[in-house]
Amino acid sequence: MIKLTSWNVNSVRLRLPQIEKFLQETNPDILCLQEIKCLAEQFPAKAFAKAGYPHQAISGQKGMHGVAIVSKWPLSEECIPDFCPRGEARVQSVKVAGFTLLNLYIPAGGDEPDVKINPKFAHKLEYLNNLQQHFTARGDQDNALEVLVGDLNIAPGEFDVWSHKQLLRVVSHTPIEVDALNAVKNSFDFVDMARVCVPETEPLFTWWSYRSKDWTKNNRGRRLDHIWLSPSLATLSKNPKFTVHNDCRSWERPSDHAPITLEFYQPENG
DNA sequence: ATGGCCGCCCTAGGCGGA
Repeated sequence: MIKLTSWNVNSVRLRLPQIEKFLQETNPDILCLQEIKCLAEQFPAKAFAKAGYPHQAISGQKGMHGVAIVSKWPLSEECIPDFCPRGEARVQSVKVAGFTLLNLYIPAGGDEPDVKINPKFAHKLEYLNNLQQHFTARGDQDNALEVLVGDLNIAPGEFDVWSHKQLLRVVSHTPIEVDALNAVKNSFDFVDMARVCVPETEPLFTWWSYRSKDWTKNNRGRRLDHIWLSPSLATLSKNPKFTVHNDCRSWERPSDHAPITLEFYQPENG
């Protein structure tokens, strides 16, 4: 089994102490980060190496967005198309431990779920469409050992938000986004591992707004972060285990996202 | 919905997040 974590940390430099604590407690093999909010040269590479994660791939930009993968096992960076029409640092791909790993930070999409008046929403849908085109064009999902993770900024299911009814017109849960995300998922027959491990009707969230004084009080969360396996890898993973580390949301100076971890079949040792 | 927050940036209000 391999242990893989995905976490939107909302600034890797500011959040480093919390990330180090998490790594000590949870000890994943691979950690995928989103919103590192720094250039590659500003990434705290030495701290991660010291924590046991010397193998690193970083796609950064100044002050915003940015993704990184740190690993106990050697990794090699893969070329991946830039799905972002604005050229922002939102995707990276590596080969590690016998599979291909795609780490994504999909655009949030602004406030109004209307492409005619909100360019950010149009950007989000364009990004999703580019992703779907990519997987449709590949068409080799039968044998691919592939993992897709990240902050996808969409809560697809009725029980992936605190109130389906109240969020139907709120960006992250609108039918147009959910359809676009499902099209990406179906284009490669990806398997949503959270819902393999946790029943569809059980509320499951990974993000809680900073604006609420006490996130535990009403538990008004959304499941925006995801770990998907290609069908072959999902079939090989007999007893997968999925965890939302929501205790991290209560730590001092938390990210608004909780880390999520999947333990699953490992094709080969690093 | 998030009302009342957070983190970034050529340090201060504007932008982006979701």
